[in-house]
Amino acid sequence: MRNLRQGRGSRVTISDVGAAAGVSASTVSRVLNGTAKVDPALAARVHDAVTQLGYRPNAAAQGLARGEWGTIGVLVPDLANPYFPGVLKAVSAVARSHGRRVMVMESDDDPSIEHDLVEDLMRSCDGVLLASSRMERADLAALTGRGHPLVLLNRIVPGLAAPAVSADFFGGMMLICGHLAQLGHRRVAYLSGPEVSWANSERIRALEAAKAFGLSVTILPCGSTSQCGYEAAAGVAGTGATALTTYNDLVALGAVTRMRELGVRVPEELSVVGFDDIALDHVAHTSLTTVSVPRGQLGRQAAEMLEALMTEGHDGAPVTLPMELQVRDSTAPPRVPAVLTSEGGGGKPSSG
Amino acid sequence: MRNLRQGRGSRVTISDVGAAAGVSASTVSRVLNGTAKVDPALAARVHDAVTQLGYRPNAAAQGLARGEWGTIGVLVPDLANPYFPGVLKAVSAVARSHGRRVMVMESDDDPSIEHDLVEDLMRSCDGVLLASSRMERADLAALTGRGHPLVLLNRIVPGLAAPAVSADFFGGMMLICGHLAQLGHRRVAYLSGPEVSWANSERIRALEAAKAFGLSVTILPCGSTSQCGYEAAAGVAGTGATALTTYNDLVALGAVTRMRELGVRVPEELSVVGFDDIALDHVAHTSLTTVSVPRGQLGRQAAEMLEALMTEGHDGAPVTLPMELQVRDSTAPPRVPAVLTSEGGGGKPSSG
DNA sequence: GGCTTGTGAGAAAGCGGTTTCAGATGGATG
DNA sequence: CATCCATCTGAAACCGCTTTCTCACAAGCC
Repeated sequence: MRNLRQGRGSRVTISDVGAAAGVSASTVSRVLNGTAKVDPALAARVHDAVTQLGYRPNAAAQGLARGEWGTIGVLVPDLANPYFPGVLKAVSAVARSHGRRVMVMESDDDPSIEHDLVEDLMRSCDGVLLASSRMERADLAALTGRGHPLVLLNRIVPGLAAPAVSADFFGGMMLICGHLAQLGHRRVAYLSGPEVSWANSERIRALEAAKAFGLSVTILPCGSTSQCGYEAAAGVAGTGATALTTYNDLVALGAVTRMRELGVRVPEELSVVGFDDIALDHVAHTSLTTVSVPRGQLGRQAAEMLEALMTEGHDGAPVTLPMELQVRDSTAPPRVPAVLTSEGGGGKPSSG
Repeated sequence: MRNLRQGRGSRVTISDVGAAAGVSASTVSRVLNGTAKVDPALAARVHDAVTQLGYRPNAAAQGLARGEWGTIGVLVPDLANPYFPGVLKAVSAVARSHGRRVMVMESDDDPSIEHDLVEDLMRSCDGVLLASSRMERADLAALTGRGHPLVLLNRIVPGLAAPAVSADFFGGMMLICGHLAQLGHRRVAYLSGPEVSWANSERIRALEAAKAFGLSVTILPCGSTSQCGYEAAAGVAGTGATALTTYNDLVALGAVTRMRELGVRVPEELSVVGFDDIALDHVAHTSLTTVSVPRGQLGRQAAEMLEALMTEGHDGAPVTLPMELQVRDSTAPPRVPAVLTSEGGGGKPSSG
């Protein structure tokens, strides 16, 4: 009897409420938003009418009138990637604390639709958080040049005047290289992530810088899933590497599976290192040495930065969060340093 | 030079475009939406102006004028649960094919905010997909009675006149029980999911029905994460069970980890069965016997049903999708069937 | 007691689009 | 050549809400 659903959706408007309460629409608005003082008696009548009619303000009308949506949008490449939920939760928490809701969209790793999705987000959110490692620089520039609050997540683009928050992928890979070098490894392989990914190029940049540690690196094309790692791992044998670095933990786990199938013991015969430190306690077959991203902090900082951008308009400098090395069971000193001697004249580290 | 970002957001309106192109706003609208024929020359001028000014229609204004948002909303309890991405991808695909975008919200497993989130979604989406196993029936009824297109995902509520699409959890657990009975198991334990979860109660209902197979079941409180499974697994020993069923795969994997730590071999001494068949190829330590949900189909059907509800208004009968048994490495015949003889008086399995 | 001030409520003007409605223009027709 | 009709375009109304503006009324002041 209460709400006799008229047509599609809740078609009861603020004027209906006003009529029912015997006041004007303006008064209803004032009561609901608390923007001005109104006679308590009237307010009570309004509230009654609201519950009576089951009134809920129309978000579009509110957004239009107020000039803001009360919403921030987040675009992530792939929700199946266990990396994102952690940052999304933090983003949601911050947004909620500022009275905003967050809407998430997924590009399904397809850069061609990413641009459209971001534009959609811009048209219906006060600000957007963009996690796109793949989008081309020009596209990115077009988007950031739009004058709409936007913060880059997990990507720093030097030339671009866009605020950004990212984990220090370069530093993370340097930590890994340092760890491996210290263990005595000299030849390492890298199972590369997506071709055009910035996150991947940062890792590679670090691997190249790590030549200073005396490491020589072979890069093998791979991808970002455990299946990719499983498939690409077979190619590691031919490189003479004693340690394997990867784009992320999933790849590393896939690779470990394959190596074991091939009879290569990890870490005795091959050290394997992950990246990201996704939570797989009690689930994964291997306790990976990896580097961890403070995902909560990442999301929090990005959301706060976006909030500042929306309300005050100032954009801080790009933030880079340090990663931490997590040494676990998948790395060990190389067992056969002698392999180096057959290199064609490489140095012979008298390890031992 | 192109867009001199004036103030906050893209403040260029349809009238600005009209002015720039020397036509009225109406004409711009007609050109952009193709709702009526306009002089090609004018159309060209309009398109020029649009790109020139970087015009993007304001979503709120469009929504208000058109009376629809072009968006469907999905509420999931927890994005970190690997179950959902699969269905979300399918939902997105269907939505996109109907020209709608999808916005995802997460309740973080907190039923108390779920209600608000759904209302938010209703106020800004044409329809909503609700995956809430925990929400109370009364809350649900209030929401579905609102006359707003809504489809329940992974939950069937008998008395409620709400369209719904769900996997057949009851049937899934029956498959598991049949499998275990066939292997010769008689006593099984169940690591229960969240208390008030419908998905969990369906599993339990099946376990009770499985008494007909000659199974006796002990239910142990647990949860939905691998950590829960790890912690709760210790209690299995005291039940005399030769097989362990679980709320989901993560719990099962956590339990296996613990059992192995306790020196119990899986599946030789204890069979363990998962639920859901989340994709963990090459990642998990155990290849679980489990039941699989057609997550893609689930999302697809739910989205199609919602679409039908929005456009035509008719709501079909609740759909239940069958689950499939996946027999892998974590189940085997019980090693000590003799335990059965001591049914009432705690026998001593001569596990020598 | 008349006039200024303060207070609270209603009327009305947007917000930025879409869509109806009316009008202007051009071609076809008698 | 005048009339009619079909097309296309612009003006205006409207979507539902917020917010300014205006006004009525009551209280406070000289």
